[in-house]
Amino acid sequence: MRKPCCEKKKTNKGAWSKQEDEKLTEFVEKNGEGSWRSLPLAAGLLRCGKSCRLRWVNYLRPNLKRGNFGEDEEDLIVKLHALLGNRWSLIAGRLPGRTDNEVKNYWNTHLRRKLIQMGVDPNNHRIGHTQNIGLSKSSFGSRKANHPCKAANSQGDNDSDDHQKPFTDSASGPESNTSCSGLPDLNLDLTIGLPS
DNA sequence: AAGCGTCACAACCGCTCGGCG
DNA sequence: TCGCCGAGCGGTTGTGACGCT
Repeated sequence: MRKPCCEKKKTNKGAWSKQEDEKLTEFVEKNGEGSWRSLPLAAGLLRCGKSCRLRWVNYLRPNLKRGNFGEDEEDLIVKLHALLGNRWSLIAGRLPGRTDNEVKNYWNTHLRRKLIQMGVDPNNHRIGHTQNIGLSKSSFGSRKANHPCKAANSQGDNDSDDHQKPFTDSASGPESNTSCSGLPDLNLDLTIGLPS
């Protein structure tokens, strides 16, 4: 069994208080990010290091854009998800001011449903039925993406084959002249940048 | 007004990866 | 080369807010 990350020591759980936020912010601004494991002790926080990191990254970090996602952001998330699958950190890396947790939540609560409503399978971005999908929003119609880059992902967690046909199949289809993504209109520079 | 169901989001959990001795 | 440890990631859960009956 794996040992818990915060064994023994009693740590707070649940929502962060204002004081905790202040302590964490002050400490990180002073000492920089990193050494999350030892940070709680140094900052005088009764929190697990993981929890501190998450709180900072997702909520306290400066330059975070909070609030609703714009249409362009939604569009980009859908495209990137078609390309990258559930690699939220990579997707978030392309959205300045957004965090992986935020993108993940937004996907699960809004975009997934939206795609389903449009008749697009959110898992593989393929049109499920011959249904008129009113893709009013610019280029939501990224068909047959099939998460090609997931092939590189050795974890292969959700290849529950039913909904994920082999990539080779779709690649040999009529759209096989597009990029590996099946997203002809995409010109995304996917070099991985440092998180902002 | 109360009860119930659903939604949205913050936070947690457990796994994997990569660096280091 | 191997094992340990910390950091990071993605899936899942908890809970408060909101809407409907």
